[in-house]
Amino acid sequence: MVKIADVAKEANVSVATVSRVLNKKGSVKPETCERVYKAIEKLSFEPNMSARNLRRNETRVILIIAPNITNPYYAHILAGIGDEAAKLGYSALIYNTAGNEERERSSMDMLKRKRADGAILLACNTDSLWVAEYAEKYPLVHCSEYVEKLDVPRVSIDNYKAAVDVMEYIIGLGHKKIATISSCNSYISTVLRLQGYKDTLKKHSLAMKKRYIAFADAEYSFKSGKTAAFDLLKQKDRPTAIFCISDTIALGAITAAKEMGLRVPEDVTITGFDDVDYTTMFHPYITTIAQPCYELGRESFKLLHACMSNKKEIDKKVILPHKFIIRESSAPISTCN
Amino acid sequence: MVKIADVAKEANVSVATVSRVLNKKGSVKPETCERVYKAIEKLSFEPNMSARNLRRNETRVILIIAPNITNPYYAHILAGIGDEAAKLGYSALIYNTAGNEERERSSMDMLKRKRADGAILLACNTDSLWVAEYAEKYPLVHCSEYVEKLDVPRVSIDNYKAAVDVMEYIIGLGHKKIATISSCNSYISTVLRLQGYKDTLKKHSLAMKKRYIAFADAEYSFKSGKTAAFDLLKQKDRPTAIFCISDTIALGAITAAKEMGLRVPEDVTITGFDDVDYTTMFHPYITTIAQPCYELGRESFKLLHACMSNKKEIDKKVILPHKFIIRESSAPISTCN
DNA sequence: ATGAAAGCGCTAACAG
DNA sequence: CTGTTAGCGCTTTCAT
Repeated sequence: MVKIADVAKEANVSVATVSRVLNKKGSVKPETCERVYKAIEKLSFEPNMSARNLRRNETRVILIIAPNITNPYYAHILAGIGDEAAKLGYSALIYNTAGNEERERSSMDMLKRKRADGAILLACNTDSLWVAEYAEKYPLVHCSEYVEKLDVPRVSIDNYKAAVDVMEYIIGLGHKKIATISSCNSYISTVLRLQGYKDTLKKHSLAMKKRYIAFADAEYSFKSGKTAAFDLLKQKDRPTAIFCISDTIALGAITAAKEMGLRVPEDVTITGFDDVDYTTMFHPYITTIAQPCYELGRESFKLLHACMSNKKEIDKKVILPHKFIIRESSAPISTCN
Repeated sequence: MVKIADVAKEANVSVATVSRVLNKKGSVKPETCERVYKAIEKLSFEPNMSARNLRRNETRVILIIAPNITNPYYAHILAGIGDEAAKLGYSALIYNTAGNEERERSSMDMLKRKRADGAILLACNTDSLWVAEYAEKYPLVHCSEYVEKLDVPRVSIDNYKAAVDVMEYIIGLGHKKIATISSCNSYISTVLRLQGYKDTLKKHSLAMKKRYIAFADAEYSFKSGKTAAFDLLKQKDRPTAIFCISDTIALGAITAAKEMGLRVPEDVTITGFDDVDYTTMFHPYITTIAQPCYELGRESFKLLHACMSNKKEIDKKVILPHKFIIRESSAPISTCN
């Protein structure tokens, strides 16, 4: 292994000088600088990060705590984080925790061991209060989901507003019997979207019926969406519109409707949420809320970087704009209904 | 920051002893050991990885070089690598390179800087000979795609055999006019699958027609699959079956067929490859080759770990079994065709 | 079974 | 502008 001392010898300077040119800190005479570069080149020297990290007490590595990188929603966020991080010379250590607190904590412990400088948490439940004990010691940011009670920096969309947008649209279409398929997880987004559903109903003096509220599983699986939709639609007084809190659920709902002989959107309007890859792979293309996943990731890293650099005057609650996209799975209520 | 010296003082022993109990190496009297544990607990000591890495000259971190983690195929492999790595106490640094050689190389340079102990390359082109210069110095393994000319350890399925399996099946269904949609990338899997297509045709004395071979874009995009299928199917003497080298392409092809008023599989048989998430989200469910992505990832890590541990007596060319799944998008040729 | 001490490769304070 | 040197926190050899 070639080290700084070797380069120094080759260039006939001291290690301090080599370090200076390496880090472009302090002043070095151009010719000396040149000699050092030549030596580095000649010996193909590469600085040892472990040594540098130990000395500087920083790693230029961040942690990403994700429940499931296989989910395209998270995958896009990861891509955003990764690209932005790379720009500033950071690398990302990704941990797949399946939402398991044990694994989340042990991943976060890499912070204590100085394996990383900060962390981005992708999907904390609303009740993950344990995050606080890390937040007070290390730079942390929540992306997309967060713990409401904690004052941890975060970036997300306005889930409540987005849900209201969809509901106002559906109601504007003339629908009165509007159901929702929520999820049995306890993410803040789930809570907020359900609240948006309820509040908008109320605002328009539409009764909220328990039997119009169904729940898919925690992972928004296609299958559970299908099952939930089936339960909703088999009711005598079936809903004419279903507000689903994810695209996969909406996809499952559309499939259920079709299998029951119902046309989408003629017989039932179905909307999704997130706008992941497959919303336009099949007809009907799904009416949905598009989340700026990639941007969410980028902003998260920027925010984390600000925290790691101890910038004080920054906004710790970043809300990115969502986009409501009307496509084919929604339509005005038909007169036959 | 609490360090080993603090623990040593607290436990009334030397740093060497603390290190011994920390690493369970060398012998320490049970009672001393106990005292040390108590001290560690009391001070909530956590070893500094940078220091350890520097001293041990290893990081327990591996690099994953992926073109696009947003692609579910890669995402599943990543999950497999990550889980297996975690089991052995390794973390994964993931780099998204978009297939850009420059970025691939600069990511790999983390090996030189001792930021990681080895790397898994997910999608090298057949002509990425530059990999050789890293392979001779660092533990490396190719996963799923590889550079044929290089003797780098690798794990993948038998793409040639898989393609032959599909083709034999299609031919067995009575089809004579069989097209393929390949890709314009230069992955070994693409080459092998096309070869399997051609060879099987020949074996059955079926003419290989240039106009029956179409190409989707390098990323197997849905859109390019659709376009390619359209070109294939608009021919007067249109094919009655299309062997697509990816599921997204097959999805695009099915959409194209439908838009042209062709039924799948009644009018045209379409097969996919990989069996990613959305093969069974819509009808017709896609007949495809299932790749054991997650296992591919796990095996890759195991192989890499063997390399990093300098195990000599290991198989450096791991082939995992694929599975041929017959679903709804394929059927015997109809008599009308 | 335990301790003293050397040193991994780098940075940065200090001196010149 | 450049060099000397003291560590960063840990592991490990060599004594005892």
